[in-house]
Amino acid sequence: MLEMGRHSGSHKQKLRKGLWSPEEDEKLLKYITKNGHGCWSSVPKQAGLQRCGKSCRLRWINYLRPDLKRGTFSQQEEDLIIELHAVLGNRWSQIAAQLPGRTDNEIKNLWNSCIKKKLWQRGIDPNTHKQLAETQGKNSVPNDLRLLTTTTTLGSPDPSIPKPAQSLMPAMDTLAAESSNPKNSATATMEFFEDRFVASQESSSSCHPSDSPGYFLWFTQNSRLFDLNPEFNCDTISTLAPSASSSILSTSMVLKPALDPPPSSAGITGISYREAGNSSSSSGSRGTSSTVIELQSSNSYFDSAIFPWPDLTPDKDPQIQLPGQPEELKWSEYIHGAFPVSADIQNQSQPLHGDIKTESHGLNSCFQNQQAQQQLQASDIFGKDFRRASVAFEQI
DNA sequence: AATTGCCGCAACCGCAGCTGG
DNA sequence: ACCAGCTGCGGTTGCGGCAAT
Repeated sequence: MLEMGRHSGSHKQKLRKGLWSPEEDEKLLKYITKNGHGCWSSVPKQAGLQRCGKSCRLRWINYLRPDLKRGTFSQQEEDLIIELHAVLGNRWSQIAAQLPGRTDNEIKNLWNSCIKKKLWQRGIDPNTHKQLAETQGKNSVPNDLRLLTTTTTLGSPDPSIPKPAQSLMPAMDTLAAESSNPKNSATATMEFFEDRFVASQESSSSCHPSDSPGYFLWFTQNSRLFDLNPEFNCDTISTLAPSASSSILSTSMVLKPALDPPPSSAGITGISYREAGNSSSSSGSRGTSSTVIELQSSNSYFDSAIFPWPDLTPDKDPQIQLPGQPEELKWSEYIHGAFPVSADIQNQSQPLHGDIKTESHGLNSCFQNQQAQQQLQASDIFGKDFRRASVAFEQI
């Protein structure tokens, strides 16, 4: 392993390439654990590595980050990836933002190696998310709905495929159509919330996901925030957006005119919803202006601030990870012994760390004080995010 | 047992956006 | 306004493992 990998024999610039050795991993891990990464270009020098900063960054993000979840993808995760891909296309980073502990690279590989095949086997074009027959122009059923017809709410033709989480897509499809007329947007939004999300909670009178097995995945994922952060409880949510469940808050939907420029708010990932048939054109994924709906997803908040990343796999305990509970061991824990447990949410008022740059893609759960900082920043992001939603409600 | 082909994963490459000087 | 450096993203590639022959 040590010297294998592409270009491992390269001596240009005296920089190593190819696979990382355990020694290199350890150096990088130790350095970042102690110092944070700061400017990536200076990391290899300071960490004593003969790598470029880019390579170090990638290694950290894709492998060394303590919050990474290793192992195979659960069926729910796969289904979520498919659903998200139908909306987002090849924007792997945004898809990864919805899958705690997973990296964009990992998801991209999974898509290219497994999911594509599965979709083909189901008769679905993975690029368009249309039925193959439909791709040939025989049918006009909306793409996402058709995808979901085969994979989710409406039942799967393949009984071996478990019924996944309830999906946003049909509703988004409807909403997309309705929102093409700005005058309908507010109504559409509110109806969307009421029809889709409030209904999804009707199976339970409680806001706690664990009380409602029927809660769809995004809620169970993202609502952890509200369980863990006393600032954001169900009461707050219902006050701020009476007809929206917290799932909306985690991916608060804001209707915008079709030609609105993408949002530029730092820390808020804009998700543009387009016709699924267009969504897979990877080269056009940047700067697309055909946005009909934007999901103002507070991904960075959920990614960086709170989650202890309990495993999503159905065969494991789906319970929300509360502060103080032991976290699933990551491989890096084996190097350093026990890894610090997730941040103590109660300690948000503790002094903040210096100017260590936080990892935008995930949380460095080893830096508890950093986390506290992130939580505060995230609270702000959350607030901004919610304000945007509120403003949007008023404007439309 | 040896060879071949396929597959999945890890890592690299190039481009684009952002930011500060 | 321009430029350089940094970061992030998506596409692509190469290696190792494994199954099939």
